[in-house]
Amino acid sequence: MLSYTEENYLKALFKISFDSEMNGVGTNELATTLAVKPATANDMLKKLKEKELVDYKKYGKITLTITGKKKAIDIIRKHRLWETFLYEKLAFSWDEVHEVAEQLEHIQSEKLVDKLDEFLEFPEFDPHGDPIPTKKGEFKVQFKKTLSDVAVRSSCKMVAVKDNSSMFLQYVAKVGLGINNEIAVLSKQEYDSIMVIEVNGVISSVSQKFAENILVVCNNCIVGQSCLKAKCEIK
Amino acid sequence: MLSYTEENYLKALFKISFDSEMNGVGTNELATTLAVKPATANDMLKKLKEKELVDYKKYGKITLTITGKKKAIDIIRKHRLWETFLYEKLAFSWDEVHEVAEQLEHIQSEKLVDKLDEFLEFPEFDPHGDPIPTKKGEFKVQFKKTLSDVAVRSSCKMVAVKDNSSMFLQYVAKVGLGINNEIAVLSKQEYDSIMVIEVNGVISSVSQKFAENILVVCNNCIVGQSCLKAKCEIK
DNA sequence: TATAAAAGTTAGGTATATCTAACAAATAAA
DNA sequence: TTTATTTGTTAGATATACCTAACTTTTATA
Repeated sequence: MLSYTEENYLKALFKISFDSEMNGVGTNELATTLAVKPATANDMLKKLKEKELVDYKKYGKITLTITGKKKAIDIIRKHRLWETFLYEKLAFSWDEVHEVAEQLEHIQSEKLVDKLDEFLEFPEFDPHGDPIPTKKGEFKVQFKKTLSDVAVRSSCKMVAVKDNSSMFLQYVAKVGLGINNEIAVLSKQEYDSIMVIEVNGVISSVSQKFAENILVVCNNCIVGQSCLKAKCEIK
Repeated sequence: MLSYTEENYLKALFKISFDSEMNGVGTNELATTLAVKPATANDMLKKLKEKELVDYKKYGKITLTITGKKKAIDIIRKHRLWETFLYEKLAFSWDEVHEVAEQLEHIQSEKLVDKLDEFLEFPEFDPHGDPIPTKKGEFKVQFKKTLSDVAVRSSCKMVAVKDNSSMFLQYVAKVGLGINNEIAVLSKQEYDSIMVIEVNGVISSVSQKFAENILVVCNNCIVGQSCLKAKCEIK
């Protein structure tokens, strides 16, 4: 049985090693992520090594073992399922779900997770557009990019905004754009990068600045147990 | 902010002082309830006294302060709402809900509790027939008794069983009885205490042994903030 | 009422997860 | 390539929540 704290370390390690381009994770980076001092993270690493959840030697880089990865994915699964529950069933707003899910993800009950998954009809993505691992630990990977990076004559789905100012959010609403909306990029002006997009049948022109603040996903690729077996191929 | 452990102490104190007939709660009793040693409970009591959540002097009886009672009721509210959620929405069985709710009750988010309450359509009783306090801390009190104690020509509602053996449970099902069913006691044989009861229009005869293993509730009385102000009148 | 039993307290110790301060190793820069 | 900076480690300290063992107070009983 893992403690609340140990779970958070595993989750943090998984996320950092997923994000940071494969250079391996260091003590300082881990400590910063968890808002603790490097000395604290170092202590915990020894413990996690003892439990065979991380591979790590003095002054070396930290990687999760297969067991460690499985545990981490399980926590992330719970986190994202709870976020979905809060958003879909309890009408929490998109930016409120994370904080509460941080607590709920530590509830220990396999049955609870599976029943929740079923209750939500096996969602594939959480309200932030992040993939929800299945019971087996498989999940789709979507690379978030900004709308400005989307190729002309391709489409994508909005999953988040970078700018949270009400001025921007009102503008977004005015264009008829919302979370999970499909966006088709019809054309792009080379001179000033103004884009013509279509959302729900409505065609609008948006500036580069606007497009840089809309986060979208385009392609899916399934990542399975392969991700657990060794280094994840998708990196 | 209270710790997980402090919350459990407050909850335990509230429950014991509610159950034990007003003689006041002692260190040993509290320790037993929480499965810790008296010395541990004693340490915690000092801390809770410091935080003005309990009234207590050396070798004296322990009572909750108004603040302490409010906190305790709030935790019980959360516990019972989660039990209801697990039972009603996630199809947990009646005897599985408690363990998971023990964890869920410590999630800190006022919004979550209120939204959950709303989602469940403001239930008054949990799956065990125990009353769910409202946001204000008010709740109905129902005294559980066994079916064998119910007066002839009165009715009651089944809330639990004492015997969990499958033999008994199958018998209960055969009589057409289930949680929350209304039971009308039509008559009772003085000689062997056999009861004639009606459930959902079906009339059956049940033995004393059977009736002693069915828990029911009969009367409601509303307990409000009065319970917080001083000693609870209903005792 | 004296004494035995039960109930409650204190002192000192452990494990977890955190910290600061001092030090060591690895890496980057001059 | 030497030095400075960053990164990582160790040692010793703190707070929480628990323990055991010894002691004290209260209560029940002979």
